[in-house]
Amino acid sequence: MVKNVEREIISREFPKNLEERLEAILSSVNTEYKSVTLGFLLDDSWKTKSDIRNTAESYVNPVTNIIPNANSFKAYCISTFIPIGAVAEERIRGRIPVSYYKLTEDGKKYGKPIAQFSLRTAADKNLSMYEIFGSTNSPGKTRSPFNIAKILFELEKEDNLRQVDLVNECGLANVNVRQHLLRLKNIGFVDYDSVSGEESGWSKYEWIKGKNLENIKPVCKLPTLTKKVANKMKELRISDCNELAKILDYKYSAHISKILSGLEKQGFVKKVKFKGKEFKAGEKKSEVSITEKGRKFVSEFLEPVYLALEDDFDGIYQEIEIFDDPSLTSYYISRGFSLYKNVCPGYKRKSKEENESRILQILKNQKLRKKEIDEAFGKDVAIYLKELVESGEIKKEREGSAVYYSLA
DNA sequence: GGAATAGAGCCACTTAAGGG
DNA sequence: CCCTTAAGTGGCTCTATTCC
Repeated sequence: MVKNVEREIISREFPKNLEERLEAILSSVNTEYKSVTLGFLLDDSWKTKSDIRNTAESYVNPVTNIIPNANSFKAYCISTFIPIGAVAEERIRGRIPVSYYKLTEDGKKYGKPIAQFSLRTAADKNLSMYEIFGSTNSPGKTRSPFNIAKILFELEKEDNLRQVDLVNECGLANVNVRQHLLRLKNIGFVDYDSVSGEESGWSKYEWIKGKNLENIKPVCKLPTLTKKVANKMKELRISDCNELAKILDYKYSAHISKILSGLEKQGFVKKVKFKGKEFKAGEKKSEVSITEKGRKFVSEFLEPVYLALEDDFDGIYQEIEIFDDPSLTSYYISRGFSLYKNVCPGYKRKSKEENESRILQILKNQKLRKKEIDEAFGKDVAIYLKELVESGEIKKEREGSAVYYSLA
């Protein structure tokens, strides 16, 4: 660092590579606050964090809209826009050093129009980009928004993929692919089904053609039930113990499960894995397809954005053209603020004490698994559980693969 | 009042382990 | 092999505090 410099400009290069550009830009529009900042609040003039916030106030009513703290605007610039080369910073040293921000040339060419486009897309679909792309906070090599885009592009190319196909194509860990698929399923962008490790009934059996019912030996000393099960299997061709128990009005599906496995040993049926669907035995344990809604998002948002990131992009795609109607600007900023406000983790954030006492309340009179507590709580509670266990307020016990938590 | 800094919450990635 | 669950880790982004 050079001392006694009064004025210092900090700016980086916008990525050259298209994929890197997509990653950069999606991380800049994954929340409406960022899109508003990049698309409408920043421009050619140097602005302090408070200037940026004041610009927001000039567009929308601060009473009916929650406008972020000025520090948040600074954080967007420092953590997101400057690293990707969309914004430059000017630092003036003095008794109080002050930072100013403005768009770079690439920020104007790519960042601003795409941010505006994102905001309009979110408003038109009535869906915050945050619900689609998730957060950029992650300790790993890749970040959620770009990973989501990769998954959607793959699904758009080919139908009926397995989870592991996406793992291979996108270069992500299977747990991450699964996590993203669950989110995408939640907002209706994909159909996703997979075996459940614990849920019964996903292990199915198929009747092997041409077998003679006469030759069946009773399983578990239950000749009548064995016959009934075999007959039903021949009729249904594919079924499982729970379904058969229901149809045969028999109370114990576990008995039927034993019979099915006995019939398998005798060569009358074979296992077909996967819930409710007919697949080749042992091959398929999950199935993912993009829905119409997801496909529309790809063609109406991701593809235009990708094309607009080309070097020679000249604005031929109408939807990405900058617009400067002040009343529309106010409308989209206001819509963006309210869309994100509802899903933003920051505004829903509670103190640790509050969170911990709520968990203790949930665990009153019952022992639950972490995922059940997550569900009751509405978010990941791992960190609180760990601390509550350490402080001795709750205890955990393992039963097979499940871990149960209860009051100590 | 308005700037920077410190602290904390929460999320997604990584790692580990288990089951059919 | 393919998938699920749990636990550990690190970073973004918000709020609270401090400083002039």
